Amino acid sequence: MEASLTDQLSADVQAAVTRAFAAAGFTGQVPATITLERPKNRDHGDYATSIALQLAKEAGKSPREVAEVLLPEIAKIVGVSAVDIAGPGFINITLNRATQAELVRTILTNKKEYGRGKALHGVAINLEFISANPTGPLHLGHTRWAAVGDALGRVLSAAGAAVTREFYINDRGRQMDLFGQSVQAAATGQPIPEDGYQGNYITELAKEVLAANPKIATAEEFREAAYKVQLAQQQRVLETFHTSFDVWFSERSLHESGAVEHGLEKLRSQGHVFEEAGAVWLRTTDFGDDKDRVIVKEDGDLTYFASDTAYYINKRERGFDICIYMLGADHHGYIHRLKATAACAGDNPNYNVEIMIGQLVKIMEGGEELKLSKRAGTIITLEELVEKVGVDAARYTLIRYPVDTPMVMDVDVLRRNTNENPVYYVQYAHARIAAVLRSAKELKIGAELDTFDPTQLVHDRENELLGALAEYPRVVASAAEFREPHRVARYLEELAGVYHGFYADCRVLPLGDEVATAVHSARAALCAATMQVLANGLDLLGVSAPERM
RNA sequence: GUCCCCGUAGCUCAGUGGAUAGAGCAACCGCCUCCUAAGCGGUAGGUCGCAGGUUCAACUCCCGCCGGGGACACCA
Repeated sequence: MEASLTDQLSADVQAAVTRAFAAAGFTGQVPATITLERPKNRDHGDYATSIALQLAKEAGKSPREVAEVLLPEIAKIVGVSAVDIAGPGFINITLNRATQAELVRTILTNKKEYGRGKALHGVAINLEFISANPTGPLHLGHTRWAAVGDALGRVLSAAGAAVTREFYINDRGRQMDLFGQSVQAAATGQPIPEDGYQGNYITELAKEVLAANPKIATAEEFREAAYKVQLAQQQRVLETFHTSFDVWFSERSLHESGAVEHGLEKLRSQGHVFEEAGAVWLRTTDFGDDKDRVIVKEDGDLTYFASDTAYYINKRERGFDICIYMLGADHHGYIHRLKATAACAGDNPNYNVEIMIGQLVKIMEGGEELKLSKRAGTIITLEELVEKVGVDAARYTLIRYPVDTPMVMDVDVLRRNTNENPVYYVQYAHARIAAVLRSAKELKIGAELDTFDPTQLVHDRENELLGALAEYPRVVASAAEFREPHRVARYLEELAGVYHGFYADCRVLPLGDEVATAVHSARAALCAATMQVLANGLDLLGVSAPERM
């Protein structure tokens, strides 16, 4: 994609500032890139920069003096219509309106590509999320990761990364045996073991397993049969939630393939493995962990940590530059451990490993918080949430908050199809534009580039809308950079709001007997561009963009 | 005890070191004879938990408190 208007302007301003600064003989270094802000207040121009304030100290001048020197050069930039100095020394830049309106051309030409960038081009990212035990249905916490992880995968791809989405199946260890015993007990009418799995789904699983294998007998057989059923159920539910994975990675396969021994060898070769009290340890304290970790227990069994280290090394050997782990709040102790593991393996823990910790989701219904407990069987599953509010509302609501804040979902609100739920606000804007463009087509009013005249777009609302559309590529880039897909959702809400304002003040289609003119076509094209950006953004969230509502 | 996250409007929450801290809901007042009112406009609502520090500039970065949530294993 061609450089966005903002990027181009930023580069032009940088060149202008460098020229003016050198010509004035000031001391100091002009930064290689100058960030332009979008002022919240429209009176402050289309773009603003604080470069004069930054350069003032070293130059030994007041910020306003510096700004005075820079101003004439910035004013020469093609497309700039006015430059002002404001406040302590901000430089406010106003663009020629037709120049900004050219953005419509960019969007309608690039279509789905508009907003995609190359910031992460050539970076191979392994994005691991959910990674639930195959011992039960996916619950609310998993659902948050399903939505956010999937959206993050899309956002990272949009920034040019080669993303592999991966689900780690914890199909080994004691919890699997307990699971098998629990299902067996339910099938044979015995009491569920003390630490076993309780919910109603165990009874259902038992029935299903028995129906398919009437001769089933041992706990191992129950475990394996129930595992298959439960995993398939998780996969099916995630499919309905529009969350996809490239790799379903079994913990068992790590052990069967010799990856665990291989990982241990690798760590040993790096010199951070030692033996003590009959166990094999990894000296993670060399790299900031608060205690060393056992890999092989005294009795010769491998710890869960052994799998973790082997899995990490396996990921790196599969060619991933960055391994992102999306974990629940109860796993925050993993941060130091995993970072230290990477360091022990000779990697850069600040680049090769990223750990995102998601806080809890609370759920309200009927004005009360639903207390979730596996024991009591009152877990809310992904499936139930979707039944209650639908895929779009569930996904959107979970995505629009940063994951490091605990969030509360009010089922009653999400069930009402009103604009209390922001997803409808955004989708409505899309559907509304679709309706306008349908009418435009009937009236034979062009909404395409061949009938588009950028000089027609001079209304403040049009300008505001163009400004919002211009922001989209930067929003996608920052969402990818900071691993925060919620930025896309927040942006879409803002864009929808700006569009609704435009719609209220700027008539797109001719009124009554009015003759269609170039203004109508230009506005229709602006609508089409807005619709494209809304659709692109919703696609990044995995939320549908309806043509009718 | 150690570590992680959070304290922003009545509620739920946004807020790349920048100008007068925002949105939705809730409250109040307006706007449909013509493109989707699932919309738009307005009023009201704040010691950004407290106290220091860095900076031309701090809700934002650093330190210390206070308050809330969560986690510590040769469990998984």
